[in-house]
Amino acid sequence: MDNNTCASSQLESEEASFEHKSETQTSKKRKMVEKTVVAVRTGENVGKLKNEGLPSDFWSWRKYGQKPIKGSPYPRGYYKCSTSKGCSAKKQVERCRTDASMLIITYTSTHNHPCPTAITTNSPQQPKELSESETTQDLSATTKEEDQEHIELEEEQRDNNKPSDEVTNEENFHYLQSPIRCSGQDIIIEQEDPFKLNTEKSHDRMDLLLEEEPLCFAQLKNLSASKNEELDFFDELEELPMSSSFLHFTRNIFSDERIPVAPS
DNA sequence: CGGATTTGACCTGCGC
DNA sequence: GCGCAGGTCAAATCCG
Repeated sequence: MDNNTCASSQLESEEASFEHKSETQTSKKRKMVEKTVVAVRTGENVGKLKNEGLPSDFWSWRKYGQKPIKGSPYPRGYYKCSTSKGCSAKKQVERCRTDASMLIITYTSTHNHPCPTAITTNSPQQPKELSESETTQDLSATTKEEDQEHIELEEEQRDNNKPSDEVTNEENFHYLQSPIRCSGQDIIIEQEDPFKLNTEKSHDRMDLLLEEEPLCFAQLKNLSASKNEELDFFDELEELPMSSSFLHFTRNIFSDERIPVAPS
């Protein structure tokens, strides 16, 4: 659980976790595996991040595949944790079909090794161990450009239309501090979420997101009008997943946004 | 030269 | 049982 500790203490970055068959059509796909879905809103200048020179994550990921997803104009990238050889942690990164500025990161499996940051606390680039105040400052300074990042769990809760047999209720939502916290059958909640109080609010947000029709091609077109855009997108996929900005948005956004975790 | 990324092929699961 | 779509593998290629 070192990883968890690591993840929870320093990370908090990808807080959102919420197991569930994402995507409307996902239900038909593979069995449910422990998954943690994180929605990240990326600033328009996300590309700048690359120049930040910041680590994209506390973990290092190696891309091992990419596939176009039906119903989505954007492909999904598949990453494996390369921090440790035996680590089976994986993540999938794709752009939200309803909001091109949002990235949906799905974490699968857990890291079986300590968080690298714990070892490299000396690195100025990795503020994870910093105290909150320090972290905040650092982050604000570092991620100022893309401070627009937001967590928007938009996932499938669109079923607000659906009856209560699926999810819908706060009772079924759990907020995780780290996306890496899920375990196969039951989601392990490391800590109770302080945002729980905002649940209703969250629903509001969800509603908003859900209201958006799955296919806002008008927007998508604008965003992906050119191939350059696509290229940018891929770049983002590699960089965005979680930079310190993640921490930043986590802290800032968390106050009103949280990722619900629904037991599968 | 070594490691990471890209990309097509193959495998597997699920719905019909 | 078949077809479709997601997920993974591995060879080729690129980059530092």
